Amino acid sequence: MTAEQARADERLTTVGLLFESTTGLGRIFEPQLSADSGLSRQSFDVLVRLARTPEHRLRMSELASQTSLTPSGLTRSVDRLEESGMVSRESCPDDRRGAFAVLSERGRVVMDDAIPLHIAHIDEVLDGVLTPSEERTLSSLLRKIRDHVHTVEQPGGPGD
Amino acid sequence: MTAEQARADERLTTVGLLFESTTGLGRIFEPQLSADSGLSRQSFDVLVRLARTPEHRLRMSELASQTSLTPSGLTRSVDRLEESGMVSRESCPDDRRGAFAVLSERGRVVMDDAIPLHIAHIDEVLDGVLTPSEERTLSSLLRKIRDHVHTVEQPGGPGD
DNA sequence: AGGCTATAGTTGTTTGTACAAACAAATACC
DNA sequence: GGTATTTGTTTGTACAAACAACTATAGCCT
Repeated sequence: MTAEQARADERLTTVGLLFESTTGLGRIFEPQLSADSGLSRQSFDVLVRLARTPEHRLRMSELASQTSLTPSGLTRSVDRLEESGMVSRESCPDDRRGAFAVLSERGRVVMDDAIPLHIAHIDEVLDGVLTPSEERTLSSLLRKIRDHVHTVEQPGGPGD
Repeated sequence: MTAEQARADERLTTVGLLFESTTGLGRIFEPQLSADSGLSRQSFDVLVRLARTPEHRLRMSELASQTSLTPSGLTRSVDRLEESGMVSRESCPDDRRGAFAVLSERGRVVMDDAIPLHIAHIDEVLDGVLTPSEERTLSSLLRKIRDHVHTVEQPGGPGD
């Protein structure tokens, strides 16, 4: 085997580990999130973005791109959140095609509870797995990959 | 903010990066895989396990755990692969409840083509993002997380 | 042997997701 | 100012995923 092939194979393995780790963590976090707060990971993700936004409101398209959801996926997701009373839609005065997703009072209350619980759970699950220094290293390596992925997906777009 | 809270928040960020990187890579790889070989990432994943196994055969339950699929998910996945002629089921002589999924000749041919193409694509996408040393570091850190995740999910189970 | 529990795998049903088409409003162009 | 194109969002449809209930076989304990 040539050196190029060996390197390529290692990359395959690394990518495999990335997928395995992520899906595994998802399977651990999701049930707890659901038990703690009755939220799916995706709903949580949508609500976090809204909770972290100054006016607790974002345009649908903004929210879709921030959450890695397709436009239709976000529509359906916000439909569900609206049904459960945690989000409402408001029309956009500047652009009558547009809609805002707005975190409701109930949504805010739910998230005030859910966010610290979720953080604590992540913390608990990952405690002692990596040293603090390793954690920083991992974070910085992943950031490089994430940024690269974004440039591949949206050539010309800014990072974050 | 206390030191504990800061560390927990960093972990949240790291987990977020893990999810973002993975879903981003998935969105890059999947269409190419589909274009090159007509396979979903999941089918590919199932077929790779079979291709890498000495007799090109694995028990359904083995395959399910290796691919992070639920038993029912694997049943359906193998159903589809069987329909497209790449896998067949064989009953297990030692345990009549059990079934093997076996890579067919056609499956083998498809994978002989698909694997190098996929590896080349991964290689191309990730080229130059990390240094070789960083790649090894990332791989080893992810392996720790993956192994930990497995112990949390199946307490008492072996690693790999 | 007889019966209890556990394991392997499949299937019913419900829910989620994506793609593409539809629709509405805004923008561009002449 | 009127038509064509683009953009923001939703909806129709098809497909895939998870959970739980089910079937069949195995293993155990007496």
